[in-house]
Amino acid sequence: MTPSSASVAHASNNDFYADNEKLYVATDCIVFGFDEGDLKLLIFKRRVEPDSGIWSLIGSFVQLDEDVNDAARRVLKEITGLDEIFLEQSKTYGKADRDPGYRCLSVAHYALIRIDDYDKELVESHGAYWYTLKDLPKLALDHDQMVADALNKLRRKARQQPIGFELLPEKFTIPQLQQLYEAIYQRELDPRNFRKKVLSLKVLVKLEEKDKSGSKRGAFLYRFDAEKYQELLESGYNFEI
Amino acid sequence: MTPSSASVAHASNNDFYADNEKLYVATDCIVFGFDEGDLKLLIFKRRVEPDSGIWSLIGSFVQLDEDVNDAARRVLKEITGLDEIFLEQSKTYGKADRDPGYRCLSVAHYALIRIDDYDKELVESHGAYWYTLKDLPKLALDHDQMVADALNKLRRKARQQPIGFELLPEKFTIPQLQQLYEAIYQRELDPRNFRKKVLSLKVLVKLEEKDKSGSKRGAFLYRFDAEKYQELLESGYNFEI
DNA sequence: TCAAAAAAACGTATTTTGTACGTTTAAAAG
DNA sequence: CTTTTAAACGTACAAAATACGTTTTTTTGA
Repeated sequence: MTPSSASVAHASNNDFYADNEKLYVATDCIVFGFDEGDLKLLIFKRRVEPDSGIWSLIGSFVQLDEDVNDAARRVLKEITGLDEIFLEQSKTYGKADRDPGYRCLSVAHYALIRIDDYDKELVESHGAYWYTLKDLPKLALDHDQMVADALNKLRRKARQQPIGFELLPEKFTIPQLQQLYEAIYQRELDPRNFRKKVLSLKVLVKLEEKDKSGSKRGAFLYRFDAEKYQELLESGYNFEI
Repeated sequence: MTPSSASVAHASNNDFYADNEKLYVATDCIVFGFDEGDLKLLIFKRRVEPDSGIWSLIGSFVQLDEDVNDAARRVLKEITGLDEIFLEQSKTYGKADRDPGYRCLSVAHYALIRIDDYDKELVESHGAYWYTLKDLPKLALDHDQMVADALNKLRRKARQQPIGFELLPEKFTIPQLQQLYEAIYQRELDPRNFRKKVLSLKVLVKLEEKDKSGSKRGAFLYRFDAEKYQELLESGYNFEI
């Protein structure tokens, strides 16, 4: 029986790929974090030959009995220890010559994690580090392109959904939120207009506490109200930040 | 040598997938067209066993020496005879059990074609037909989901780029263009505001001819000025329809 | 032949949203 | 106890989206 999706008559038996030929499928994860006012990326330096010393994204082969997005979740769990995080497919990279070793295509995913949540020791034990986006080193293969594409996705996504909260701790101040959006959009925003805009969305809950780390005066902490967000979404509300 | 993208230590030799196991990669194309005021989809009825009689998207396996997007172009060329058309990656479908026959993942692409351009005989010879989106039959496997996802992509894309012109003939009237956008967005638009908006983009060239097919009075034909569009794009102009 | 009908084409008013920027307030630091 | 800094609040103007009126062109059929 032929895979039903292959409609154009090519494979009529299960030897479409000859016995000695293989097409590998991997997944690579573009892991974004936010710290000290900067967007960061979790990348990883190979410690063993071949390619020892080359920076690349974290990734893995997709196993034969494994959903592709599960493979991405597995990688993230293995490296960061984190389970339930924002993870979304970005794009598939399928050039025949993208990997000099094998024919291998990669389904890229991007993830957003709260940088204070992850398991530091686990990350370090895998040779992974957080790099500020601006001074990212050259990465292996087409991983630079993957980062650029994922960043674009993140920007578009951030404009339509209050996705940024995935990158901040539970409690955050409005100036912190603004810093994050400035880092994502790579441009400065007017603090007065930003506050007005973000409060008008009505998905922030003001807390009694203040955070004094950012300024003398301190700023009130807020939290994101996911329930209210859901409610408003369902009633057709439009979120643009 | 290990594929460099597989960073998480799994495959250390080229037998990560056992000799008797294979992971197939296919591509499926969601082909949109526009005719008689409706968005249409090119789908195809298998004529041979197995799955004879089941409707599905057009697709093919990705060959071992072939870029994934080239595979999609090849499929389109084979079925429609068309070469240089709008084609973009949509999403990759990678559930382990999505195809009951094999482990096979599919990189979906969506395409926009001018419905009067394609090669009718070639299409029919492959058992493919144009279906109005609204009364699409149930499709094979996860192809229904593919269509839904691609339609969403198309909607987003159409809002940010004057992509709709890909679906119309060279010459078209403003009411026709409006019909197209109404079909894409699935909602009615005010004809006066639509005209104002679309003309304000300054990428339409008014011709001397009129098209009388749509109304008694007839409407002036326009064409899309791709050069001017490029110019404006490069000078940072913002297109939203 | 000419009035009614229909849709194209043009125009105006109102509302909403975005942008620019002034003022007040709270707390720390000299 | 004044100065400094950033948070928090507010106002004015510009641009964009929306709602809807009017004129024009042509066909249809009374």
